[in-house]
Amino acid sequence: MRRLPSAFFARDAIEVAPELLNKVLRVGGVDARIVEVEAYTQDDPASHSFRGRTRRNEVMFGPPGRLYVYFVYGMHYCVNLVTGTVGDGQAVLLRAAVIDGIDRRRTDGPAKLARSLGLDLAHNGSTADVYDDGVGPPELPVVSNRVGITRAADWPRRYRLPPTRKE
DNA sequence: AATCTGATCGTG
DNA sequence: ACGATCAGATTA
Repeated sequence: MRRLPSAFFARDAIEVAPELLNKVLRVGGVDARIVEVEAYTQDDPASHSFRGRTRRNEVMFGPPGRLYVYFVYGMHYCVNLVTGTVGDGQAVLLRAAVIDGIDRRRTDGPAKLARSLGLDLAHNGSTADVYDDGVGPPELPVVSNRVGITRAADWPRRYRLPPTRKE
């Protein structure tokens, strides 16, 4: 299990996002294998950073490799990994993961995943522990448009593991 | 100051 | 299809 250096995250979110597939996020001793992500860059009208730096999104503009956690819909938290260089507001939203011993249906959405990992605003801005356990990202990730947003929903910035094929 | 909207989810 | 539930953004 090699811990990813911050240099891994110091690149464009669109470059980092597909490579995060099959990486392992460790929080509080729990390992979550990332299987679906979404890239948010500053030029994206749907990104929190689109209209510049605010109190809420300032972590997105900070150093890469940290957690950006935000509160939405009055009841949910979502978790991102900050990418790019300092001053560049971007991040990769974690949409789904696989955690040993936890039902898949509890980790197959951004808010559900955050809840399963026990992440909330107290973790916003903290350093992320992400590992490469040797599996590596898929050669051909499934890239598709986004769901649950109104602005620029058709931008192909959602990345998932391809469906597993049987022999 | 008032209103709108949302990177969601569970229920109906 | 909709309500929950609230903070940030937008408009005035």
